[in-house]
Amino acid sequence: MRFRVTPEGPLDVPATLARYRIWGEDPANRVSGDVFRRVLRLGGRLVPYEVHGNGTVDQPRLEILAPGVRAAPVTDAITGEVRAIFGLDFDLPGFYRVAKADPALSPLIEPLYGMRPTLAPTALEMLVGSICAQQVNLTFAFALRARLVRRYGTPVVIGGETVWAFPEARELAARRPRELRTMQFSRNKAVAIRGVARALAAGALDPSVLAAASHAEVIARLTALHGLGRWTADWFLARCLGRGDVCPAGDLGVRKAFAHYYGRGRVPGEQTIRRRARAWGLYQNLAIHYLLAGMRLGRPSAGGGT
DNA sequence: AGCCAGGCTCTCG
DNA sequence: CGAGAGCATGGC
Repeated sequence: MRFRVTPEGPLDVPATLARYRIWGEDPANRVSGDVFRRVLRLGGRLVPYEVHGNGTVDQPRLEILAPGVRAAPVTDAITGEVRAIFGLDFDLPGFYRVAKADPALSPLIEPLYGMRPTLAPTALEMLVGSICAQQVNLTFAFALRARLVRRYGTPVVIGGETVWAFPEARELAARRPRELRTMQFSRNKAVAIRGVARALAAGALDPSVLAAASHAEVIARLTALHGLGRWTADWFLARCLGRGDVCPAGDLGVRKAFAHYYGRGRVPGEQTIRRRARAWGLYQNLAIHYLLAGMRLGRPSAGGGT
């Protein structure tokens, strides 16, 4: 089956997908050229698909190829993932109007035009990724995550490439922390991953409940789990639920970005960052992503552009 | 060797 | 409550 998703507003596909390879490879979210490949889990079924970015940044089209798929529920589910992964629900034009008035954001609009934050399609994938990234450099975090995906996920071939379906909660819940330790996970990470997987598998943590909950409630429910703190919850709100008015002010990258763009080199406190971010209202999430991408613009392995 | 890396928990004041 | 020490892992 072949179908199409048409984004509203601009979309720069390579810039948007850059985060899947800046710090290493993601076996569950494969990018080669302007083709994106992934496997959807749907009721125990594995549905591989590929997304081709066509058209221009201003007139973008996403062509989706899903071999053997016919039923509408399946294509709907794929569309849902694609909308999340390509950040199609973000209001870019609205953000740019606000960004124009901001001294730091305004010069970033042109070089990053069409870049959208990618949202993690599932809570498990987001939280496991965050736990991997706690207090370690992102290259190492990616290596950890990739190792886990290859070991506990399910490989599927599509378009001549192998993509791994992200591991199921049940599978991760059954692993002994010791096993993850041999893959260079710290004990804390191993235990936290198992805890999240158990909570999701048992239904104690329900993604549909989180999706409907207030920010404060999401933060409360996530931080109630051992090994998940405010940082993890903030990024969950931003990069899984796609909430606009969220700022992970404790994040090291965010703090460095604020130091660079607004602090004249000095790192502002968390409260200062939150105060300033609040002025962006519903566009805080986008603003943060643009600042982070802006920090990478000058650098060699820069994401953002091409 | 020692410090850094997109934190978290626990403990005191 | 809030700041701060302690913790855990690998890379350079």
